[in-house]
Amino acid sequence: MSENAEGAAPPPGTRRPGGRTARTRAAVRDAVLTGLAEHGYPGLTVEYVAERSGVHKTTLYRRWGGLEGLVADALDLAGEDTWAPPDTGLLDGDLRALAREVCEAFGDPAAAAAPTAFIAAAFQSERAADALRAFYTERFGRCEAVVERAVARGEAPVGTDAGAVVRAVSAPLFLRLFVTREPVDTALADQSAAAVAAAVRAGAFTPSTGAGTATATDARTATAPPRTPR
Amino acid sequence: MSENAEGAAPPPGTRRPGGRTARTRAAVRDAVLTGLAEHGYPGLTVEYVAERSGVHKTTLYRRWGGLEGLVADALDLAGEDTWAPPDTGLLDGDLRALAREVCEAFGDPAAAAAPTAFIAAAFQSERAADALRAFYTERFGRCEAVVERAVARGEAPVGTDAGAVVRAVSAPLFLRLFVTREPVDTALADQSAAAVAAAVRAGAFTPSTGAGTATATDARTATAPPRTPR
Amino acid sequence: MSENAEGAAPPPGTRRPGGRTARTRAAVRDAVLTGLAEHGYPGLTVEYVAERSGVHKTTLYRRWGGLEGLVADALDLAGEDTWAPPDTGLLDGDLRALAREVCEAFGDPAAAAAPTAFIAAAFQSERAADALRAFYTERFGRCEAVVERAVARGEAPVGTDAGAVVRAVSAPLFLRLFVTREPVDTALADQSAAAVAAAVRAGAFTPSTGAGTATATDARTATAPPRTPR
Amino acid sequence: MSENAEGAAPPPGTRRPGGRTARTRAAVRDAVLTGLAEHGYPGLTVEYVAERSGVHKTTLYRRWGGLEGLVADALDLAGEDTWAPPDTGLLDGDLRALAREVCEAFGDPAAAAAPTAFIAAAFQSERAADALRAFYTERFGRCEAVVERAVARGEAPVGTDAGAVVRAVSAPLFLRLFVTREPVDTALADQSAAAVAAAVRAGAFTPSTGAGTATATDARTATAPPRTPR
DNA sequence: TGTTAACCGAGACGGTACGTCGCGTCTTTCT
DNA sequence: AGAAAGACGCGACGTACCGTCTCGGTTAACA
Repeated sequence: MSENAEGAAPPPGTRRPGGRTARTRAAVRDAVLTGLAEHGYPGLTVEYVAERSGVHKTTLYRRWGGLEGLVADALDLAGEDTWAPPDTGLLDGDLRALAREVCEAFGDPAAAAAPTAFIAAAFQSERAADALRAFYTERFGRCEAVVERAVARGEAPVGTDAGAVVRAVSAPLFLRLFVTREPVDTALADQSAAAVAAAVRAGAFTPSTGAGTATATDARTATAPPRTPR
Repeated sequence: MSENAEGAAPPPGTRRPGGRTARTRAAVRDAVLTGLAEHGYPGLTVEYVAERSGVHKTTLYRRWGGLEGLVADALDLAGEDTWAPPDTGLLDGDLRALAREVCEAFGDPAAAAAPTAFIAAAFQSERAADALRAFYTERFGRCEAVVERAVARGEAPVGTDAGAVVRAVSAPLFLRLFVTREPVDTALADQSAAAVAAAVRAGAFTPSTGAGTATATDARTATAPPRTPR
Repeated sequence: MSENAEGAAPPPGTRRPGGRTARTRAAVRDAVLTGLAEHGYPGLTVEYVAERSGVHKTTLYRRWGGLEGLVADALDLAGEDTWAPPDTGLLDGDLRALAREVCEAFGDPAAAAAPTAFIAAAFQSERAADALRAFYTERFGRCEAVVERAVARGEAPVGTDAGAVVRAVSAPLFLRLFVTREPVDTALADQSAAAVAAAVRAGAFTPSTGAGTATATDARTATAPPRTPR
Repeated sequence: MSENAEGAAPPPGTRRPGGRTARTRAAVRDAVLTGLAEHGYPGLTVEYVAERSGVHKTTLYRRWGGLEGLVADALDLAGEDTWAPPDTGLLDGDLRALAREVCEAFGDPAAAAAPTAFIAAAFQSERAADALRAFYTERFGRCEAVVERAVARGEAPVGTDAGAVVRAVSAPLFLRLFVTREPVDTALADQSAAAVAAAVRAGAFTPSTGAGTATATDARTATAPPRTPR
């Protein structure tokens, strides 16, 4: 997407990716992360990164094209971890654990700084927005395992929209964190998880079923099938 | 000597809010809104507001203390409208209408610009964050009527956490709009509304009941009303 | 020149110069003097004078028309003292005393601040320049007594240009103080006084004599009177 | 890391004084001189220099540190000319020529503007004062040749304080120009020159002799030798 | 003695210039 | 040939002081 077509000038730093280039890259990413955590996105400057990483400002512009690229690159790095969703053996427990993780991650101001900065960055930079989308798509993708396991266990109807479920769990927390700016706590996380779990059981996340107009009865019925082998 | 009794710094434009002062104020608010819509928060400059409003930069700093104050003030203004939540006569319908409204408001780029800018602003300014919190608290407060009416109609259990419900409905949309940066559409809005409605009926938003650990069975029990028929 | 023709608005503070007006005036002059001494002319602001004197800024503009007028007024005040030139009984002694007085007045930084500020002010304000000219004309006028007494005593030729003499004595000191910015000391003062005294005796300050083209011989002749023994 | 070895702040534009840097420098100096002549020091703004020279304001601050440095630099430039004192073959003539030159230089308002501005600048800026001192020290240093030649010719006593003499000649003119703000003319210049010449011949500028208390007799004696020949 | 006009206090405002920060570009120099 | 190093143009920042204006309150001189 952001790749250059063949024939065009190849971005510097591409052709000789060994040795100094590689070290530079890591140093820069660290500096960006540190800066983001310390000052947030709006307080992050190219000059800071240059100083902190020991890489000259001019080089940063040549290779990353400015702050946007720097941040997008750092976000890519952030996505490369080995995090895995919880597995408590129960949908309720998994969702609750998921929600609590969000809660805790953003509860500690120090830990929240960098992620928050990324979200803020997406408001100002298309490239950061793209990177953020990629990051969360991948992250929520991992989470879907939780739902799939629940389906396998018969806790959730077949056809449940896993992506929607895992998003719905953390959504109220994100809403309060970044939109309404209200405090969040564990109780809230639990409430959200429970609500989503209930909705899942009611089949509200199963598109095929007329979920939109599902009545309580329908919901109850809807939950049955998976289990009701027969 | 020229200190005011309360000891706090007297914000200029407060003590003689008549005549020119008032006109100035309105012009400035309009300019902020326009600027926000045109360039977003990060692209909004005090100088732009000064030029656009015809009020001198110095005056803006004197009276609003900078961009933060300008934006916070504009947000206050934005909250002063007569919007009322939908009333379709059914919880499902109301929630769906609510969700769709969010969807539409942020679907049109032109209309979304200003609100988005406010949310972005909150990332960079404590004052904007406060103003945003106030705005949404009040706005969601109005929405709670929807839940209260549902309770009155017997569609929702007594004791339902109205605030949590209305937030849960729009949360997945906001999540995708501002965090995961995924597209939203009416189907999504409907799905969210349906899920929340289901959860409400399942009693997942009724704190008194041990909603947090509610099992499917508990949930069914808690949802008494629906069961009533027989 | 800057006077108002009859019929025009009479300058405020003119028609009712009693009571508060008078007190105000004194307070303002003091404040100007203090400010001048503390910050020099370029550091003197109308706002400082307003605060310091307790007279409102608007009033200062109304009555003095701004900094220029304020300073000019203060300078007028400074000229109203009872200083008198020294009288040692000898031209040499008087001139030396005069020179030393300049030296001492500007040697102490604290004492020199205000006078220096006035001289600086004259560079920026026509009114201050006028006031300064008036001040020094009057001041040097008093000094001329020194020369007149010398003439009366027969120490100086009749027709000696008293004004030129008293100016010549202090001129080298002022030159070093304000133009070449070199240090001055008593020895310098003495040298200047001695040189001028010698020139006076040589008749170089007696216009009628062709002083301008005086040769060494002429000078000797001119100096004759006092000595003329023979 | 980016510190320079000497420890002192490395003034920008110092280490790479080639190409653009040099051109910039000249343009700026011209602009300062022009501005000084047009508006005087108090009317000279950095922004004016920026506009006039085509060099950006920020750069001016970076390289010259503000108005002070700008003016000091321009003054340095002003000192780099090839002016030489007059040589009429007579002390009287040389001194008179010197005095008249001052008179003429400051008589024409257009020509006087820049020098006057420099003197005014010294009142507000230590750096300008230093530069002014350096300028005049050097300039009067050149003038001393006049006295030295006179000594060589036997017109002035050996040991005459050349610096004091040349300063004394122009001092009354500067006094009237910048302190008492009185008009100056050629007659005054001649008077001053004649007086100083007389004092020189009287030995009043010869420190070794008890110049301070020199009597007319002493003076005559002191002046004698040169003439003795016959 | 009551008016009434002159004057003053108070505060907001438009305006010029300040001096600084960070961006992104360019040139020069090194290796 | 790419990177380091540094100067620069540029736009915006937030501040200081200027000088003006409007409003309201006092006060001193006059009817």
